Amino acid sequence: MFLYRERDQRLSKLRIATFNVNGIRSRLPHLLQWLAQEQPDIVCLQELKAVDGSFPIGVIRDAGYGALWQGQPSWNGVAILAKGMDPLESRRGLPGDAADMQSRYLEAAAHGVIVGCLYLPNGNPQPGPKFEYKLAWFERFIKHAATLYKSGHPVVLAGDYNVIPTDLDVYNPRSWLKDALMQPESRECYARLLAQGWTDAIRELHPDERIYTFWDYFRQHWPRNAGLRIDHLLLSADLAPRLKAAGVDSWVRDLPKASDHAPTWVELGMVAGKKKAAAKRVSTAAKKRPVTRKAKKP
DNA sequence: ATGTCATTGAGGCAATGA
Repeated sequence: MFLYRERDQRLSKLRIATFNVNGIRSRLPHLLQWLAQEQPDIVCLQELKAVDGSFPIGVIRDAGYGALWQGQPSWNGVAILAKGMDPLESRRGLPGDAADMQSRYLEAAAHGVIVGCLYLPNGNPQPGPKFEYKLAWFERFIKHAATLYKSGHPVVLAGDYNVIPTDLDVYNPRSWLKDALMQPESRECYARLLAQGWTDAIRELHPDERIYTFWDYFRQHWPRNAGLRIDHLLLSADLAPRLKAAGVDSWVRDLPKASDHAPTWVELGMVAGKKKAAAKRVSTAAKKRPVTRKAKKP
């Protein structure tokens, strides 16, 4: 379907993004504008809110991307886009519950990595059956993530996790205390997932910075920058040393009729080891410094 | 409780989920 040279598959750097579009049909102009401007290599989309038949594959192909998608009427729906190639599907839906009909997980190989695209249940109102579903889904995801991590493959788990990991990830924790996104159970699940060894890319590179990926439509939260960090990209052990940059394309949230989420991304170098070399230089310098300090002490 | 937006089924608005 696509014409590309072999070298296009071996990119010197790889940009992987996740974007909850909140309706693929109503957000299509934004998606295309963002793809054209930022040129991500792999994209995970959530909240398509469309059946499979109305996924706009034609214009997405015209924009230079192959795609896989799993739609559903009205709600949910996930997709994976890959620049200049068709992603190779490795999984459709999470294992562990054959009766679960909600379209929330899709997994594929593209550009030398495996990408899991997820839309974790919101879980509100809490407590209640929706929160129970969220936690049950999370447990299934944790189990599957463990399998992926142990495989040793280069894996990115990208999506809308609907979890505020810590109080640094919310403009005002008190406003969200009763929300499913901030419950101790939700946070505990996320912490347990990270404890498998995954690297939360944004936090790895920006440990103390307030970074948001979502601003709801209420009470002028976007103009006031009253946001949450709930869209995450987790990197496997193989990929973590390649992490070069991570950020949020918040300009997309500022467009008229925007999604309540902004695209969130990581940039990976294709050769590991640079970071290690840098760390070595730092540790060598650090070894010298204490000697000087000690010498200055009385 | 409220705020806003996208979706649907039925219709020119109300219910639902987020």
